[in-house]
Amino acid sequence: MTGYKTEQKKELISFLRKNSHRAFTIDEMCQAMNDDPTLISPPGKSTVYRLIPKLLEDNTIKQFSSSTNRRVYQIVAGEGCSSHIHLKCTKCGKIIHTTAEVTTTLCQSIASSNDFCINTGETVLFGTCKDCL
Amino acid sequence: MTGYKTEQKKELISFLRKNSHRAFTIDEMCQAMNDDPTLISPPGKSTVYRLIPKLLEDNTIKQFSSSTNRRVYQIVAGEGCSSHIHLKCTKCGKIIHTTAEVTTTLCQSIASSNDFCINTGETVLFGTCKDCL
DNA sequence: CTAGTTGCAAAGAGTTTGCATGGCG
DNA sequence: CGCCATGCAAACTCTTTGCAACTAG
Repeated sequence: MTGYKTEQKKELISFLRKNSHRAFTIDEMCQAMNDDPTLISPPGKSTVYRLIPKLLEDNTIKQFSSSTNRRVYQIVAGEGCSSHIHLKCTKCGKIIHTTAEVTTTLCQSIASSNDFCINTGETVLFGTCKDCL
Repeated sequence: MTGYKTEQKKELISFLRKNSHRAFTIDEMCQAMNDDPTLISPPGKSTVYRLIPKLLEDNTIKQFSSSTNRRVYQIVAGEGCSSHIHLKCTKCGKIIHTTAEVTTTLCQSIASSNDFCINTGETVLFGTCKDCL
């Protein structure tokens, strides 16, 4: 249990999934995992630094800027949902996955008016969710 | 001419406006301005670091991440255009300002399907423009 | 004179990397 | 055995801050 290869990656993703409502700096992730007694071998900081780029690349997580201009990361992938736009509530941090129909409508209307092809994987819309309104 | 108060802020904005097609790191801005013989007193790095947060706050510029995960900044405001969504082409770096109608349509369709109110000022959609397609 | 801007250099954060260790196939 | 993941600590880069000089009003 004390060091299965790739165990740390699973723990990181598991941690982010459990806390999918908010975004963390890398320091915060490491501290939180260290403070969690249920984790046998929490990943070290450099491991997290090495994992983040991979998770960003395959769109498992997204990167934002905190109010103090720190880089924070939040999980956005879960199910097998491949192509959709994310809505992020700037008040509570919740991330909503748009439905396919809306995405399609949006892409079409933007595309026709601006000759622009949206990459849904990269896109996040900021705003306020219904709970915070 | 050698140090009118607030002169450096004007030069920074002027520089970004002249190069509005691409995004720069803070270092790149400083170097480029230093290398420009037409500038009498280019701003120092710490001045730029102090100006950036203000420009971000009033939505004059937007912050992105470069492919190497460096913070880069690009001007997005120009005219008196207040509320609209930006489209950023990930190939050429061009930033397109959507028309009001599209923005309205988009906000409505997202709002009705997801109970979500989009903050147009903060939002950037990533994709590919017609020239790069 | 007062309030606000600027540059420099030092301090403080955040990020990357080399090296040694250990697991898995 | 070879390859890759990992942790530690050192190296490095990026960002913020204190201070003194200076400008506009």
